[in-house]
Amino acid sequence: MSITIRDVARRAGVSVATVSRVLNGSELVRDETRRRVEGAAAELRYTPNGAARSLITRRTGTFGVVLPDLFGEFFSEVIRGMDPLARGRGYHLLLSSSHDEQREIEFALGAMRGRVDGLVVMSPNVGAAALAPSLPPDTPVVLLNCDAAGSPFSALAVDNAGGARAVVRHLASLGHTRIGMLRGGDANVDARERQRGYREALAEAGLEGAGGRWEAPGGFTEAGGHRATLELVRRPDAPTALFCANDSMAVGALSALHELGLGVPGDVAVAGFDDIPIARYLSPPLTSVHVDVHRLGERAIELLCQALADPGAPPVQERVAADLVVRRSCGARAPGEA
Amino acid sequence: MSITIRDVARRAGVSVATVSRVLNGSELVRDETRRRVEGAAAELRYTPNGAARSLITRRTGTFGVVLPDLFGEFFSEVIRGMDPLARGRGYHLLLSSSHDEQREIEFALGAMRGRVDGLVVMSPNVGAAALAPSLPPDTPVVLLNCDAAGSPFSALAVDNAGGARAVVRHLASLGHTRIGMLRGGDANVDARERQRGYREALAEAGLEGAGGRWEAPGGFTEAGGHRATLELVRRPDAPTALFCANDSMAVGALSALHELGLGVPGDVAVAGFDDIPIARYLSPPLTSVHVDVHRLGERAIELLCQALADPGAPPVQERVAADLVVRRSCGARAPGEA
DNA sequence: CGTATCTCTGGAAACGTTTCCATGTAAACG
DNA sequence: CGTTTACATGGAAACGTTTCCAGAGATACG
Repeated sequence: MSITIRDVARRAGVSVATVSRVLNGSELVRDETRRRVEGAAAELRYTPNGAARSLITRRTGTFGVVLPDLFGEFFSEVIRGMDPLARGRGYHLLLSSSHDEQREIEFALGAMRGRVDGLVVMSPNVGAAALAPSLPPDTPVVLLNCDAAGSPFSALAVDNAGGARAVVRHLASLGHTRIGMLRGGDANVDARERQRGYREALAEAGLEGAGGRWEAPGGFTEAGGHRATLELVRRPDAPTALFCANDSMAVGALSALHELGLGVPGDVAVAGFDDIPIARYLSPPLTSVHVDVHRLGERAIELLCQALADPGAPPVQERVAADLVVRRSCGARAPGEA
Repeated sequence: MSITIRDVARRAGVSVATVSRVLNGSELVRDETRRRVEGAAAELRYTPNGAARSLITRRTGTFGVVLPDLFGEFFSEVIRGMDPLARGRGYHLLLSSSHDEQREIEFALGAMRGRVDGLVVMSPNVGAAALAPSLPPDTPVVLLNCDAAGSPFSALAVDNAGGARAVVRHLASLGHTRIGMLRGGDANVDARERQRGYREALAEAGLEGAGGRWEAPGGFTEAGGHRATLELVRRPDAPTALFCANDSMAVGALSALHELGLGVPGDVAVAGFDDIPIARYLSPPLTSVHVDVHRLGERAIELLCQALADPGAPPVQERVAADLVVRRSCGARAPGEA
């Protein structure tokens, strides 16, 4: 049926051991023999059988990637960060997406057991403690945007609280005293951290609202942001600035304010989070927090490779920066503008 | 080291053959034996070795997915369509992204050889004819948004030309006679097809421009759309309507028109393509063409499974619908509006 | 009771590699 | 020239499954 190493060996007039050595770049092969084997392999269009190879080497050449249902560009960006790096180091990516609940993640992890050399799991809704029993004990794992406090796993997280604080400080510095927030879902650790940063910055600036007075849930979607904005802005004590926990909700907010005839930033200042590509093209261009999601993905693969190279190394827990990008939607002059 | 089927067999007091039968749900096992084996497997936390299994069954349980550098939500949507369906049928997704050039695709395909039971390849830039030599002969393949004319492969494509025609007809019906287009890149088959539909509809309506008079390249990006819009609108014979070959460019166009103080749709009508989630929240809400990308992904997996079930079946070539969604950016009243 | 049939189980070959060990040859050395 | 050393190669075991084939009981039948 298919062509095996034995066919190549016969054709080249050598043993299978020699063919294997050539294929794996061993030094112990005479140049002339090497050429003969390479020629035979090419002529027969031989491809090594990965399963047989994995069976004996105990390496699969594959990293598992388990992701939640992601909004906007986040999904593609994180993969774009991981994929080239993994490929460069000889690894493929086995992907399983749309896992938000614990049961789904457990199932996905179970299905990947024994099929991967390492695991990247993004789990903003389910913490490391709950996940731990279903994580394989002998395989390196990197947790992404996951509540990993005190867990023995490597973890990478966006500095959500820091980014949120920067936004609120910026709004406060422009003179706003009633700063509202469009929250994400409670289960989501990104949402909780952004909320925490918001409240911390309010308290730090001595402003009201640290108790949640001007918060409204928007579920990270455009429609939710639209709804939450209407709710906040119609109140008698309406905030004069809105911090949206992601840009999708900010888009909904801009749309709602526009419908109400309220000017941005004249009547209400708006800021988002994530800095999606269109943020700079909205009217007005949206102040946001830029997150290097691409780097997040890259770093996850780097950590996995490190753990594989040195299995004894202790787990690494790192933050990825989240930087304020000032544009016109808050009323401050954007840098570089006349 | 790790636990094998032999350990389970010993523990349950049966042979490895019986354990294998239990694991694969064979009927030929006594209930009591089955329970004993299942118990032993659970106690030992046994996971079958996928490599050994693949080696003998000649199935990997994996579909390869090769994707180009995708814009916006397209990437995540197509995967969201494929992933649950594949998983439901017992398959994993092995992903390789960011392949636009022929060499990159060939490399990715080579690396997947022998590791997958089926292949989904999205290749808007490289046609099936050029791809054919590097596609494995014995593995089912589904081509996505690829120039597959006359090729022996199954292929799925968005009805780009049909969607573009619908947009132009709509603009013409509103009285526009100078309709411009923001094109994508020439190499991209989606871009070419949308351009074809645009020109066909112009000719059909007896309007000028079918020769390319009002076309400008925008590269499918916000920045490109911004630039191309400035270029077209500043001409003495500026068009009164702009068909943007995707929504990202439409966002750039709206931004450019806003900067110039031109009203949409009052001074210039704008329409996009793709109907990304934020399209309805732009100001004004953007007329676009909705493409069921999710369905595209689902259908690809369905075709792969069909081909696997009946290897003799002839290839299938299908179009996925692209439907006009009227919103306010063209001046027509959106359906459902007062 | 002997034979045929059916159900369940075990032994062992096979899948296609990698790698350890042994072997053969040629070169280097005294 | 005999011995050691280095290098290149081959033979064969091992990896953990699945599955074919055969055999052992048990049941049904005449």
